[in-house]
Amino acid sequence: MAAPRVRFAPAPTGYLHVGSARTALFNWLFARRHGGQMMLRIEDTDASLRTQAYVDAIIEPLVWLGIDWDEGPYFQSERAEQHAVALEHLVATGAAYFCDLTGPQIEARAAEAGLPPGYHGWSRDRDVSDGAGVVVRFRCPDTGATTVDDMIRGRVAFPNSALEDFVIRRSDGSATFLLANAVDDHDMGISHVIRGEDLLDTTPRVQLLRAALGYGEPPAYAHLPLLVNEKRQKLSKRRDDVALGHYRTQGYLPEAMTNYLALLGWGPPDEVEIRPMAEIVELFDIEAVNRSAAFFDPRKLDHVNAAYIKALTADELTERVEPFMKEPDTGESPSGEHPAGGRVGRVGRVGSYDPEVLRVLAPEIRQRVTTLGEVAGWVDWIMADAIISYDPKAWQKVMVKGRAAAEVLDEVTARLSADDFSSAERLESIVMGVGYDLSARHKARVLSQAPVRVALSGSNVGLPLWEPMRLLGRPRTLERLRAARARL
RNA sequence: GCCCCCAUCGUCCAGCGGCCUAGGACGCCGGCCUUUCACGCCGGUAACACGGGUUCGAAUCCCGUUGGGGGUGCCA
Repeated sequence: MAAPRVRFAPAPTGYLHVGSARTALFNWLFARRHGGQMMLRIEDTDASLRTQAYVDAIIEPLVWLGIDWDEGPYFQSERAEQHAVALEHLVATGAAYFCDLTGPQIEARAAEAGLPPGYHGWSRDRDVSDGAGVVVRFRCPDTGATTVDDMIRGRVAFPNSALEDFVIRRSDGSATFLLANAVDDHDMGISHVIRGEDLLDTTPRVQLLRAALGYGEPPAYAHLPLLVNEKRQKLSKRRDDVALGHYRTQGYLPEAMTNYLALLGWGPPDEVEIRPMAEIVELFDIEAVNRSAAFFDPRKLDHVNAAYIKALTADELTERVEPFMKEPDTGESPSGEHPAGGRVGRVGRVGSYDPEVLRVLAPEIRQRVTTLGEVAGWVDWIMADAIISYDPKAWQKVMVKGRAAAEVLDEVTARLSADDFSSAERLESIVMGVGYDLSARHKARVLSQAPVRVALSGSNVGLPLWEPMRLLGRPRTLERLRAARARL
């Protein structure tokens, strides 16, 4: 196919929605797949939405996701002149007309006429002239049908009789979305319109407008299935966790997010789901996109994100996790929640951040976390100057109910005092040796690792102990062992 | 109310008339590994909404029913 020209045209609402991100991604995939161009157009017909902060709220997440564009951002608000020209033409040719009726007046007329509520072309022949409070409405055909050819849904026919004479210019003179859309897509040479299915019903109206404007063949359309919540309703800001930024803050990787998003409504023919975007671009086929709505499943996103984290090298993990280690406490519960609870999370609050600890422990950490935000909870105790707190449940289970905890701590402390802590393997054999020796003495299994772990980290679950112990060093290790012993 | 879309495991995706006693992934369950937690590996659970057609043959095509969703604004 000839190089397509597509556009991502979000309304500035203060943040980027995961559904919008998916739309942007599919436009991008289509453009990249076919060697076309992608434009970014901010649909800010409503002047109140036209602030730098709102624009940044769209651009920043796109950049984060790695979705780039070839032209723009354009602003619908800067195209008022072109919209006015189109408006003039439509009125001059009789395709549109002025209307001065208010909402209540329209309702009253419908009620009076015994018709269902709605605009029934009341001002078509009233010969209203332009002025304050006057809008322009498009005269829709009363008969026939308008058909939309959709790459995903095939041909869809809309009876014109179901169309109201819709407003194309507000009383303040600005063009509405329908008109601006028709004009801008035409002027920008858009060849393919890829957007959410919620916009399918607007398409016949835009096509009617295009025809009245003499624009010729409409672009090809592809209406993507909606992203829905667990109740299968369109994702909404109020009910659902849809702000892309929220996922970013928790430590989801952009490449994991785009990979997951690409899987909603589409799947690679070979069924390999987790793969580099370059491969997805190669395999992507807009006509193979599903027709039915897809549930945005946070658990599957977790799986994909975890898979990407596992694939990170030690250096990569260390680098990428850094912002999540030192971020100040927001007052919310720490995103670095430790699985066993009782953990603090952000290292910045308990000690000093040490990238070397991360680099060494990365292979063990990356197989245990779902998000980057969780990393701190696994290593904070190693970077802490003093032990933070003991998880009460862990203490009870290991130190109180566990067999011979006091003896273990005493014996381990004694044997470790002479060690120089240079070898994780030796630390392991010393601690484990205590367990075996005490097991023989008690003629029952004595676990030595658990009490040591609780004494050092405050928790009974965590990374394999030996390397962290080495990193913790002798003074802090012995100090914590004695502190725990004293607490028994 | 009217218009439009949709309908395969709980979820996402595969299937585009015979290869389907329906495949992969997430989740869940069980096992192996293991002196923590995980990872990994092995196994299991689970679906073609319903009713009519068309056809030698239908998850796949057609019609209807039901169900779900979207739209119906001087929002986009």
